Amino acid sequence: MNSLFNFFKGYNSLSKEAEKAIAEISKIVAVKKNTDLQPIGHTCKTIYFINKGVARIYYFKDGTDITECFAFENNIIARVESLFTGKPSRKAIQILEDSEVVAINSTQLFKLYDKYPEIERLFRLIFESAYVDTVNRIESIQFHSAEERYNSLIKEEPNVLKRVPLKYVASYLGITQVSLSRIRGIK
Amino acid sequence: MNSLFNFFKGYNSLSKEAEKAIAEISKIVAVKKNTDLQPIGHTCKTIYFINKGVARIYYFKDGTDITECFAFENNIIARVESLFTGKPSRKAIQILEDSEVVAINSTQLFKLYDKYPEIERLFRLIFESAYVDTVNRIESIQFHSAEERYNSLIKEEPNVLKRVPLKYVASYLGITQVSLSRIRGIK
DNA sequence: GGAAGTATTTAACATATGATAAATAATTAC
DNA sequence: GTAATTATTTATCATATGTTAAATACTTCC
Repeated sequence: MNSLFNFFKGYNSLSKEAEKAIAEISKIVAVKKNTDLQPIGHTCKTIYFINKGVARIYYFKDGTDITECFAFENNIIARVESLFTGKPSRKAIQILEDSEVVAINSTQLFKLYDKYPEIERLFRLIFESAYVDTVNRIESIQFHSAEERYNSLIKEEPNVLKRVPLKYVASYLGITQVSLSRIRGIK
Repeated sequence: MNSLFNFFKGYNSLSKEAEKAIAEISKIVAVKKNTDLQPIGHTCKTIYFINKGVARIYYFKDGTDITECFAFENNIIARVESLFTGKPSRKAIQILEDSEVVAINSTQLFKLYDKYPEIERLFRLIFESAYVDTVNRIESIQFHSAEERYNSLIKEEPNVLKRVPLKYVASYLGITQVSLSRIRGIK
């Protein structure tokens, strides 16, 4: 859990007591490549932290597999559109390499918010930051060409291409795999 | 301020004391059409609530004016990528009709979070909800055609077209004004 | 280590949206 | 109320990305 608590420190330092409370509702899980951590249709009740490995959120749009986002080591991944609404998610979380993740029970976490305002603040800050990333991503999708988006991805996350099949990268960039292949061919 | 406190009730009911604390750091402002509430380059230190009127967030991308979002009556508008990072915003908030807004000083608001966890929770819930909207908007931009996006906009926000110049709607939809005009012409 | 299954690339053609320019329509200001 | 400005539409042409299909390349598994 150490890397999880280190990750937290970047947002809000917790008291030992609060850390203990979070540890009690979390567990470390080893997950095999290509397994779904949480399936489509399931109401999200877990926030995951990636200790080792890669995960993605995906869903089906008209029968084709769409990747919403990736998460690598030392990052959190959750289907917020379900987590924050209590509605079943149309999305799934899939593990892309043999991985080790920390699973935090969100139902119990939200209960801790009453007793530990510092925990509520921590997750407020984490999700505010994720919200900002999402706002910035809209701009990237809407006003950059596929090629520009590909170039900034390899610049900002060069590991993605090494660790994730290109077909998943393509839908993350909002294009078909064929288009991605063409863009890569140009260089 | 009544409509503001009613808006809050949809997220987290506040004690009278907390309401009073928020009232003390807020003021009602009348704003004329086409004025910038906050200019580009300014670090966002105000959260606005629209009592009456319409506002938009916009920025310039390669010299062209891009609308990021609109806000109508009984909604909040803020440049979160500045509010939550403390960095100057590349975006501005503009009023599109003679309007009345409530301006909440965010520096003072964030200070209230320590004394009133209920206020911190309120804004956590407000922004979690806005975050979910943003995640859903990505899907809409990425995997629906311009025509589909236009149709769902007139379905979900029919007022937009009546109250907002089409050129602003076009960039909000991620297309040029000419394309929007063509799409409207088809029907 | 070869067969079967997956992933990636390449090619040819189709189409939605962009860019530019010009025509109308609506608004604003004196 | 007319002129000036601004917003919207229409038309033409250019281009990025989509679609389909087939060819390679790479993995996985018995």
